[in-house]
Amino acid sequence: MNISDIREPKQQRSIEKKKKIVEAGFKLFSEKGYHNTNTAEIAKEAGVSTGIVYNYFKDKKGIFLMAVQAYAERIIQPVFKSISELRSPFDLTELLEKFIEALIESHDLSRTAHEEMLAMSHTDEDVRNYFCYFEETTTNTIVKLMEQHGIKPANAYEKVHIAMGMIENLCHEIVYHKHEYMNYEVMKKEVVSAVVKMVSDQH
Amino acid sequence: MNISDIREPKQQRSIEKKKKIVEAGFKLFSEKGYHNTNTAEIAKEAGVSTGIVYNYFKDKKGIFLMAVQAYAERIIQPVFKSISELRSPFDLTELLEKFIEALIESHDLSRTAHEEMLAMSHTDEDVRNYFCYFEETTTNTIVKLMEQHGIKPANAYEKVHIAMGMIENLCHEIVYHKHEYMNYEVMKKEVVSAVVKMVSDQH
Amino acid sequence: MNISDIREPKQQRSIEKKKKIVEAGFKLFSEKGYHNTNTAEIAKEAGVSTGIVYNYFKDKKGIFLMAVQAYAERIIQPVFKSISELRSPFDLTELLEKFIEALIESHDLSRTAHEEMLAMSHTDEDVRNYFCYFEETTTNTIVKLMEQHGIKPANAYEKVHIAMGMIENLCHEIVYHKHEYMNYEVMKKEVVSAVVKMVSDQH
Amino acid sequence: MNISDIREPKQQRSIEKKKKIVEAGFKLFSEKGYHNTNTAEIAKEAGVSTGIVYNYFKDKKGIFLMAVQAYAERIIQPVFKSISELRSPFDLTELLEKFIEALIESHDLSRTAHEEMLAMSHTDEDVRNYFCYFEETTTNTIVKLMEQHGIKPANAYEKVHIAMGMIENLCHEIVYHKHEYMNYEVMKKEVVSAVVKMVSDQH
DNA sequence: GATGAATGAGAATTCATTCAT
DNA sequence: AATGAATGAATTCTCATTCAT
Repeated sequence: MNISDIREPKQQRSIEKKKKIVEAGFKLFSEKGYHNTNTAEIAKEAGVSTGIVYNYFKDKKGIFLMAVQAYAERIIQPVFKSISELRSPFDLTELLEKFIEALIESHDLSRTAHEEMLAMSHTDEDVRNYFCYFEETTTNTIVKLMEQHGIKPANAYEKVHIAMGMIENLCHEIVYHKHEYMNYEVMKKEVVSAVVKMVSDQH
Repeated sequence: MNISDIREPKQQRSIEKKKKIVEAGFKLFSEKGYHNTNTAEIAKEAGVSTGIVYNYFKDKKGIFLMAVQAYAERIIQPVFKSISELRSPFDLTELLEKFIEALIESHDLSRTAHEEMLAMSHTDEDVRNYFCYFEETTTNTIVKLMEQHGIKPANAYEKVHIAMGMIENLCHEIVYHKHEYMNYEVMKKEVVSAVVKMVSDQH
Repeated sequence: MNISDIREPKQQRSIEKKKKIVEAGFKLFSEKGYHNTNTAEIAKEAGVSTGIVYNYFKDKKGIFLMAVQAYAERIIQPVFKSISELRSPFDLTELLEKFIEALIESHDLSRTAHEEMLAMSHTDEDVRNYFCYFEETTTNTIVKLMEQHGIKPANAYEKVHIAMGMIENLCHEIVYHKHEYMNYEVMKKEVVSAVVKMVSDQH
Repeated sequence: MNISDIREPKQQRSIEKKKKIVEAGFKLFSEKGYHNTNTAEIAKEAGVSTGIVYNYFKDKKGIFLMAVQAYAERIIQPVFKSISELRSPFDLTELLEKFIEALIESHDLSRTAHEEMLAMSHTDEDVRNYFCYFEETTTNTIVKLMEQHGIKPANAYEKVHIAMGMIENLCHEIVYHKHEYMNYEVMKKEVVSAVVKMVSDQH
């Protein structure tokens, strides 16, 4: 299945109904997980009949995919916005710290949802493809924003990708893992420091 | 459920039967995923009856948990072994490169299995706990091995944890993602370089 | 349901719309079978809305019934026409052979449609009734045409009915069954011969 | 699907359970038709759980196929038996008349079942294949029995096949159609006469 | 007359787990 | 300890028909 297969309703009312279904799906997937949520429940939560769901979505996973998109965009938009509003010169360390704070907050808002999406990204091709696409877009955007502020490291794409992975890991660690012996403030400092070094390195 | 709930058979024949079930489960989970494998299939693959499975395991997930453990140990033992055989002084960069090569190979051998486990680690508490425990053990072991070779950075646990995350991300990226615009050799070099810098940094 | 329940539109535009629906239905039933065709598809194929279908037809089966009628008439009209154009004296054997050829061709044109209709004639009373009615009409017409050419066997109705059944079976056999050990040329000859004998027999 | 795919239970209890399911299916298909009978009902009627049905049958159609076989054999065995008990010389006309009587009786016993099967034979490949196979077997058996009594017409297979078709049509006509203007006694006589002529004809 | 979104009952099938043997 | 037949709840998706617009 391709994301573009999902029908795009043209009428305003339909658009809203579709949105309602996605929201209902997101809510339930977040609360109980994908496999423990059935379409009837989603329909009920959305206040529609079970049948109509399949007018808007190819199948249950279609709802999930839309929810993933909506979620990902909701998370990333503020980040982009705040970066694009930066005025040079700025302190990279400080920026990264703010960035991490923002991400942690987002994760905190919908832990289970995020976990479910990651889980699905490991087993479902469509979800994996979307995540892939999302990572690429994000990486590209960040590299461009960096250029605009005069930060042009060698191997920019690779470095940004690595840095994003580190930050994602860190947030994940802080929000979920609770390795008790780990000092999260220290970790954050180390991550920021490593990222700054990597990005600053012109080889 | 707790891992210790799983009954430990004392008889030799029983131990082997249990092992067979775990192996069968691992094979099928790897090939088809957790949700697409049913207990009857596992029993058949293991050459036992469906009923007996529940003498050895509390439920289907119990088999999965044991399979995860077996898998994780199979992956990590060679790594530990090779590190412990190191003779000082050694080249950290080279070591990390070998380490990464070995991990990529392991991932390659059982991609689906690994993916399934990660997926489950996001949704199932028992699996998450095991991963957590595994990470702690690994981190501790590595920190100790490092000390034995005279590498004693500040914030050792945090640094090792971050480094492990970076390496895991890298391997994952290389084995599965195939972001086409990414140069994996460059990425590898950057990761190794960042890790070396981080670990070498005495603050 | 009775065929006469189906509303007869008086307006020209309506008549054409109804015809279009029947044609769309016939096409799809032929291609995919009655049970695998849904009314939405029929409406779409006909270029009308799903709702309007129920202005013209009591239900889905109503469309099927009309399609059956249209089909039956399309098949039988050429046969009647060619018979009525006969000039006495004519060779009965030759006539039957031509007749059979024509029927085989018709069957070939819409195998699935024909099969679907037969299938429905076995389980649906309305369809059965229509087939019954159609058989009676055909029998009557043929008996009359025979009389006009001086062929007046005893038990004419029964004989014609039996002969029609034989010919129908033959065509069916040739078009669908493919019993491999059967020589269809021989079969055709035997059927013609049996029919000729039966009809010629004045008792 | 192939008939041989259906699992053959080895245990006596299993065989009986399978038989029960087939009988329940046959009963319900007969009463309400294939499409109006669901597996839950069949299971209930058979006194088993819905799940177990799928231990014995690949799917719902599997039950139907078994029922068709059981039915066909139940119908044809007495016919074969009575023919094989014949002592030459015998009166062909009389034999055919008895044969027809017997068939009509069989049809009468399970009209709906028979109709359902015919209907399915038109739309389902597996059912069609079974009918095809059944017809071949029957034709072969009859040709052989005829030979044993010294009846060896030219084109025996074709003639027998045609005759069987005529008789089947006749029975069908008598049992279901009720074309009111048709005299069934006359029809029967005509069919018997036509068959006798065809079979007696040595060309 | 016309639209097409909406309904919601319905149905086949699966499968973790149990239990009589 | 071992078997594997049996359970039956649970779930996704379909579709003839209706009805608000």
